[in-house]
Amino acid sequence: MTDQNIRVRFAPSPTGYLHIGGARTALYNWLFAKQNNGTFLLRIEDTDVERSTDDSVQAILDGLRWLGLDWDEGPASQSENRPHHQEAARALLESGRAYKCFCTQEELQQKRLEAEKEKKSYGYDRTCRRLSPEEVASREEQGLPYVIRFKVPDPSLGDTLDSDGAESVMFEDTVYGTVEKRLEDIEDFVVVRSDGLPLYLLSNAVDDIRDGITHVIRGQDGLGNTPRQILIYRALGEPLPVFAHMNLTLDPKRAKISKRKHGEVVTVGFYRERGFLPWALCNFLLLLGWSTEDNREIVTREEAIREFTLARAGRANSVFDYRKDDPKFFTDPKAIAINAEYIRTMNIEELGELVAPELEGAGLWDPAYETERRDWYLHTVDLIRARYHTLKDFPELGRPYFSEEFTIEPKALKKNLQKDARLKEWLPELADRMESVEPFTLESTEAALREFSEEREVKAGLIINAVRAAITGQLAGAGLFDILVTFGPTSTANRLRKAALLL
RNA sequence: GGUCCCAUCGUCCAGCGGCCUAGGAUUCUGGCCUCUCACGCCAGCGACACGGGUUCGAGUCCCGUUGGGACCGCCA
Repeated sequence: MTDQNIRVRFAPSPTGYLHIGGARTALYNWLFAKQNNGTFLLRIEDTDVERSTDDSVQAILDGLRWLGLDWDEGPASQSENRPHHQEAARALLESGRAYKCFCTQEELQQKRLEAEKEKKSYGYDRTCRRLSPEEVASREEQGLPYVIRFKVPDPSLGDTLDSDGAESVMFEDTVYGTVEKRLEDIEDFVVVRSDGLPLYLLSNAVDDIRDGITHVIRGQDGLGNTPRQILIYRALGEPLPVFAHMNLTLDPKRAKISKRKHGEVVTVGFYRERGFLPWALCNFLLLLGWSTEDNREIVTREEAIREFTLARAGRANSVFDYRKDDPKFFTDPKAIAINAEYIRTMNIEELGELVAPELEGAGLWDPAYETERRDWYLHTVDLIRARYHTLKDFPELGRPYFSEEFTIEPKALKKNLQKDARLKEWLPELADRMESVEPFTLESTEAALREFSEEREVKAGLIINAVRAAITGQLAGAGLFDILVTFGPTSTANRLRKAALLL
């Protein structure tokens, strides 16, 4: 199964931040490379000078690194290969597979409008393809600008694609199956602009050839380009790579997603900032158009590498059901569910390492968590993780666990602390009682508290909920005695007394 | 407008002619557990776009309709 020669690439254009669609494309390529022990290369398609930015390149690299989608070669810049693209264009011209076209953009625009008016399809009418060598020479002498167009074989002129006389471009897409495009439906497309800059269709193919790409795995929007690129490969006498197009990810209104239209929520950076685990995001993205054979939802990195198959990729587009301004979900609920699942089930030490920088960022980190308080730290993270959805929940919702500086939530105050006026007296009394509990364990604290509530002739629940509110400031949380043991007698007593002051 | 792709619960997926009175995940609802919330467990709501064929039998194959999407640039 292992093929050392497999080479794939992710070739984003740096015109915006890395968005989840791009990340998914990168992920599929990466998985495929890893699975086959192949090479994953990163190529930045920066030939659109006007729209490409360095910030964007940086954001893409950062995003990929954060996701853990490491590349084996690159990042290379497409613009560096421009001489090769131009060389390829020259070769096409020389072999008669391309020609110079002197039609102006205005003329073409005019023809396009006319065709539109008559509700006819428009394709370049090949005016310049019929120019004699002398006519071409004379126009060049006049210094007229020209573009280079690819000469699409014209069956009506007796041109065929190959010796078989095929009148259409055919290829086998790994996910979409046999794709056929008639030559007559392909216009003589431009490969080099009048200012001498090669266009994407050409550059991309030439780069893939030079990079020795064996499998082109990209979004379905590339499917329409493929026949033309195949024509280029053939004209250049190069073997074809395997093409595999993956379904697109659409927004809830079923439109293509873009940073411009949807904002941060579609960028990878957003998920990093909101406390997603890199692999949890990948796991979510992975399932947007692919499934394991047994339809598992939680797929580890190793499992994904082992089980990934392009053949199981879906053909129908999928919807990224992100939410905005939703009180409960800040993105696709499923993405959050997967993230939460990892948080509550992953190895606690690994989680501890991911939570650490979050606490640090919030000024809640104690260096002792790495040394003598490490057990306490991991125990505490373990105690609270079941109800958290993102890493951000640890410094935010988890603040009372890591700091004496926290606020009592109004709801907790009202519902659990002000419920019974006698709590103002009881809390300090209970504080005294707790300080004398020795040893301070799950069982002993519970016994002490229950005894206390029996003496006061109230239900233990009343006291328990009040104590939780006093100690954590929150309505909901872990089991109370776990909390008590976590905080220890001193902090417990302090917090109880402090809360009583608010009553 | 032309060419092409796609079509199962709200969303993500399973299904590759009989195992489907359509399964899982997520969301939502109810219950159990219980000191609260969450977790966990149980239950419920919820879909084969429509119409024709083919077949003993169709979610699964074919055609059409409808709907959605992509591509059709001197953008990538």
